[in-house]
Amino acid sequence: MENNIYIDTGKLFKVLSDPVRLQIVDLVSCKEMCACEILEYLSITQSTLSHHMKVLKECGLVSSRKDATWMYYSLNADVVGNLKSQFDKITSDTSDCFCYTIKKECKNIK
Amino acid sequence: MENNIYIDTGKLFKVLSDPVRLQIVDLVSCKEMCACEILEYLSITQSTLSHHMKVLKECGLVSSRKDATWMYYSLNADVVGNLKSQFDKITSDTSDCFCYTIKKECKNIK
DNA sequence: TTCTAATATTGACGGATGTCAATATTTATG
DNA sequence: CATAAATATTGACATCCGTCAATATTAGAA
Repeated sequence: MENNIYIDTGKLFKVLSDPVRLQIVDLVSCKEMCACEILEYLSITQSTLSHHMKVLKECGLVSSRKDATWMYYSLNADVVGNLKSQFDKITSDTSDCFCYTIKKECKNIK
Repeated sequence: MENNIYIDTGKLFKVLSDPVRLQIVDLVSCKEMCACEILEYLSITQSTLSHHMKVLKECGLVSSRKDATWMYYSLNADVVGNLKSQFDKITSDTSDCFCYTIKKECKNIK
């Protein structure tokens, strides 16, 4: 079953549903940033930031690079771009809309 | 404070983080659909669907129209479009990126 | 090696959320 | 009015998640 489209897209939206993580994405979208610099812009604990960065990394939205004791983070533009195009298809009202596939599959089952 | 950008966008992403709701959005993106028709494509209870439709309506992503005993749902393309443009700004690496505002505000505070 | 700064991990807590069964409400029909 | 179909609401349950304090790890500097 190709529900992966909704599951995969949903997972990324879940990650982006937290306002703090959205702000982090915003911060690292312009330039690479280390955790301690990101932390300056937020009102959270260091352990909480570390947790958010782990979540952002695990879903692929953010990459990390280690330099001495610093960990530098940057946004993965390709993953973001892919998410946008998936969402475009889901919300499309034309023939490239995913729903046509669902409806077809549903018809086959009945 | 203008964290509303992240809070508002986060709320919509939260709604879209559920795979079932993503599929519903997909279904109603092409044409208006009543709840009973939507239900045919899903593997959930009627009460669960009703709950999801309430969530989708409350955040503005979906509109409803009542006709006799049927409730017809459709996607609000403007809300979707606005969400996309907000996300574009958040993930932008150019000067229209929101993060510049945050950084400026942060500088002022220090 | 010892100290310090940066980051990660663990454990715990409270609140939010998706799901269902059961029931209520609405509206057309006989 | 009585019945049936479509939808909404309520209450309960289990799970997930963001947060913090405390601790551990890593790596350069003295």
